[in-house]
Amino acid sequence: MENLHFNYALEPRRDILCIDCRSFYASVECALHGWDALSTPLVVMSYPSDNQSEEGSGLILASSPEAKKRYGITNVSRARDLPFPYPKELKIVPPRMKLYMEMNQKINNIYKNYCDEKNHHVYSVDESFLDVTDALTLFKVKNAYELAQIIKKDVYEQTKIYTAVGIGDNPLLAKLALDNEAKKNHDHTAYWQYENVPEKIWQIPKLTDFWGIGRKTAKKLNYFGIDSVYHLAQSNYFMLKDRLGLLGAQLYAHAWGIDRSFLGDSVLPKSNSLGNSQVLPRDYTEALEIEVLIFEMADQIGTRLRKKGYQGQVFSLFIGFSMGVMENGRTGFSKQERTTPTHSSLKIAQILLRLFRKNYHGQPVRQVGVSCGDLIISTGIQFDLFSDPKEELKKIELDYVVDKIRQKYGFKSIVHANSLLKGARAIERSSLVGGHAGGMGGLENGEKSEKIF
DNA sequence: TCTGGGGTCCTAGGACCC
DNA sequence: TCTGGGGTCCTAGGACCC
Repeated sequence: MENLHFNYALEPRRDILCIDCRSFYASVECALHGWDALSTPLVVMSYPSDNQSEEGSGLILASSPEAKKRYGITNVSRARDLPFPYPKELKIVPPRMKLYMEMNQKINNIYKNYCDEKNHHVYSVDESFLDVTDALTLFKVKNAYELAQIIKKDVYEQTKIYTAVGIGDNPLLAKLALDNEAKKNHDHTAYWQYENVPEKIWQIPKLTDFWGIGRKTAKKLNYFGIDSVYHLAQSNYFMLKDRLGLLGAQLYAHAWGIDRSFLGDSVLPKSNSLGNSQVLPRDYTEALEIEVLIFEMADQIGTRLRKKGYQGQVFSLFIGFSMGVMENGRTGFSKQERTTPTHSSLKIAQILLRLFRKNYHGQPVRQVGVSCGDLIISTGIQFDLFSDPKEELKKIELDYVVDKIRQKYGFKSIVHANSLLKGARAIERSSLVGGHAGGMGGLENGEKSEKIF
């Protein structure tokens, strides 16, 4: 059977760094306490906001290398996985999400000294890509490896955060080098080029260690007789494409280290949806309670949209039933509705409540999610044919007044009467950032803590 | 998985249009 | 309308990542 072959001479060859802040949240905590990030056993643990959940339900968001070594903790494990009673030397601290986000910004500002905007891409709160191809001569270094050491040192000196760096001919190789080798190397750096594909990529032991392959995809591949990255590379492109579509084609290319994207390309899409979801502290069985929640979450989405200057065009509601509850073989439902662009809290609430009432049939509920997509930059208010422009304007004005008061005096200073009802969660959750404690005491979401850094 | 939360991208099927 | 066909948009669900 015919197969697809790549010619590396024709592929892009850049110097891409993928830099990861080691045990990021834990390291930020260590840095701020003046503890050494490598030798201090520490975990960052998030407790559900209601404080009434069972013991051991705390979620470990991050652990320092020493905590991992001593207690065998993996990231995103549970309090119940820790030895009990908790060891005296183990430092357990609550998350302070705002600090981590500020530190992320500070570190990315350091990166920007080594490449321009176009060649810098923030991948997540603790990972960034840099294309430093053009920086090598500027910094008078022989190769990307040397520059990586300079950047690592720079970041450490300014922030006391240790980093790991994957370097590659393209973003994929850099990311794979980071995940599969750099973190284990003594200098926390790894350099993967096309020539190294057989001894690097093909030696990755498990399919699920490969970027883009999770549990389900690994199982599918197993079904085709593929059980390693090496086998993936030796399989047939057309067969994969035939059976797995685009994903199959992409996996085959990735197994050969092929990635034709440039960092500059990735500026376009950036955030085209935005949502919030929560697992509830107990089952909600009354429709009214759930509606209160949806109302609050609609307001949360509206507030976020207005703050960012966006309007959404598709709003969706997800309802997850309690453990074991099903309807038509499903454990919940998600429904969406398209609308004229809006960021009005009330309008969003009306849409989501309509979706809820149309589709909910009395099941006990444990999870609620709302999100909005097809975001556009807000340029004005678009009125639809059926509503009174005056009324629409009033809604928007009210939103902005509420936003302003909250900005000045905090979320709790003005809440919808609804949020005082049974089932409401907005007040408890108002200080959360990314679902976890923001950690700035009285400060509200979005405010800055200038003094800290 | 013993229900964290916020994202992105892809797919299959249906509606609708010309 | 008794098997047309291609294109686009929409929806719900799935999978993956950090």
